[in-house]
Amino acid sequence: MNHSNTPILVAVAWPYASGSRHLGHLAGAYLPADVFARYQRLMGNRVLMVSGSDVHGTPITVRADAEGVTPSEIADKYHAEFVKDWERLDISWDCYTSTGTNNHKEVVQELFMTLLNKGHIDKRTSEQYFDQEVNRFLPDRYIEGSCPHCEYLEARGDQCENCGRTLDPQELVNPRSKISGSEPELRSTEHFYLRLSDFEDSLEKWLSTRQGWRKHVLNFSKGWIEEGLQDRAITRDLDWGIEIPVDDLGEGKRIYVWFEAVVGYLSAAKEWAAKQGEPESWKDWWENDEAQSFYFIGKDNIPFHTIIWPGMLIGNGGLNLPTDVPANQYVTFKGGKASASRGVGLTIGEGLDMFEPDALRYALAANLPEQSDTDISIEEIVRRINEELVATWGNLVNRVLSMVNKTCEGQVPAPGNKKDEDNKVLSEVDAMLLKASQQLEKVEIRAALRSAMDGAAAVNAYLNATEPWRVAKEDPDRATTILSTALEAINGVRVALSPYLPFSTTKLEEILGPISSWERSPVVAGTPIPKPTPLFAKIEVTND
RNA sequence: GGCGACGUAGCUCAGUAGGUAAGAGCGCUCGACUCAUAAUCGAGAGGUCGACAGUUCAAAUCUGUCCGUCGCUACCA
Repeated sequence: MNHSNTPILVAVAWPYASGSRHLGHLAGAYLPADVFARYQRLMGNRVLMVSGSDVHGTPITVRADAEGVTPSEIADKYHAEFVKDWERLDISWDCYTSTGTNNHKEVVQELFMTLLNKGHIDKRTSEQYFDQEVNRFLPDRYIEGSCPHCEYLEARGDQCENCGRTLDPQELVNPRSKISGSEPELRSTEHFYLRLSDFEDSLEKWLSTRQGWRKHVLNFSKGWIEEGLQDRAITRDLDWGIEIPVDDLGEGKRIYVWFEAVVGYLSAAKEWAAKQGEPESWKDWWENDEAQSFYFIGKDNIPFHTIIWPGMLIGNGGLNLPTDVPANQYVTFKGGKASASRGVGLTIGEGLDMFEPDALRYALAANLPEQSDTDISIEEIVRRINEELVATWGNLVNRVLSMVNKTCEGQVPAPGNKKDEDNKVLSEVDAMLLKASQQLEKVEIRAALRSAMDGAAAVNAYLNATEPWRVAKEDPDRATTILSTALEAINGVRVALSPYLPFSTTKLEEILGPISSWERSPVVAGTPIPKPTPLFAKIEVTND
């Protein structure tokens, strides 16, 4: 740590534009990534935070068919919704794009050609079910039929939900298309395959040298490799997706999402560089040995980021592999997995309609599923906001600014001579900043927030011990010193909270001055302190 | 079925390499204070660490079995 000016790539999972994203997605990837990126910027590092909407794939085409619109209309609709969500939350992207750009297509095709020319991609023929009514080959999970093992009538082509067994679609008895209901026929089709098995040894070696990765991420990835890596079809019989850059296979085939979406991290970096007018600058994050990359994803995405994408990078050569993949577990909503489509939990938009963005960010950051699944509810969010954010931090700022406004003629007082107790609280705040920094370096976002709040509690305790409101009556100079010290302490605490609370941070910066680095900056005597308004509103709980 | 993670106070969660009497926040009880958004500060109560068995001088932590939850299982991404 403390490497100032290090290029740090903050790569965030690409939200799938087939529906609204919910608070679980926000807590799983976007919020921790944003906190981490903001922290790294304050440490003086060169952060490039990228992501974009994933606009291809079968679920989008199926939804488009169902609604009688085109796939791009669905993708555009949700892409616009995501962009609005990010603005409302102030997620600090350097580049938020989509997989529908020309640039992305070119980068994907270039990578495809490199892997093809190096022999890591080859052609194979397989038998796939084809739905004649909708004129489309069917992904395994869009085929239903009776399970050959338990005779469950609605088994999917990839797995029977009743007995849990993994299936091949050909095993299903009386197969039918989930899209049209008709009986599909087997047709032979030729596709490109990524030879993942080529990378088994190098991936195993690479994973065995990873330090400080989360236990579930590392074990899960090693497990995949121990089972043996299977080559994987890159292309699909689709007309919605990125064109294959060679015509060997004929019409009607596209590169499929799992292969191209992860390439987005690279294409977004190139898009950003081009927009900066320095088209080669993306290399600082991808080819520089000093550069670090952190991939913020949910646990369902682990193999794509610890096996498949690194495999593709190794095959391509010359590009940096992930430094860390701090995948989060899931947020459950009152015990159930959050899912907007099933009506469990809140979408990001609904959460923002209900809570101020900083308050929502606080409540989720305090409950991030970093070690295990985490349970949340509206009551829990309200509790976090009212009993922690408002009571400990919001109230601290308010009480200090109020006292300074009243007893120091509305401006920051001169420091005066400090006593031991004054120096003690300041060193507590400095120690907190160091501790939070160490935690954030390890991507312990939630623990670092706890540290920051402990800092706020220490300042509250200092005020209760020194009682400036009483001292002001007998010894105004001493009261002034106490309040000046409290302001300095707050100046430290707000630094540690700033990655989590961008909106109230800006509000405080207007009074106390800007935050420009990860340290407690001095307060400037004479700065006007107006009568404060609360940083956060308490949520009124209505009992109906 | 296989693989992985998880099961710790009323609630939400920490417990890094087995070892001082098991931790935090919130809630609860008592007390202090009254500058502040009935906010703050201090003290306290509260847990046989999912069950059972084993290894060890010592187990929340290691091993095995079982129960429960979640995820993955390669064509959802």
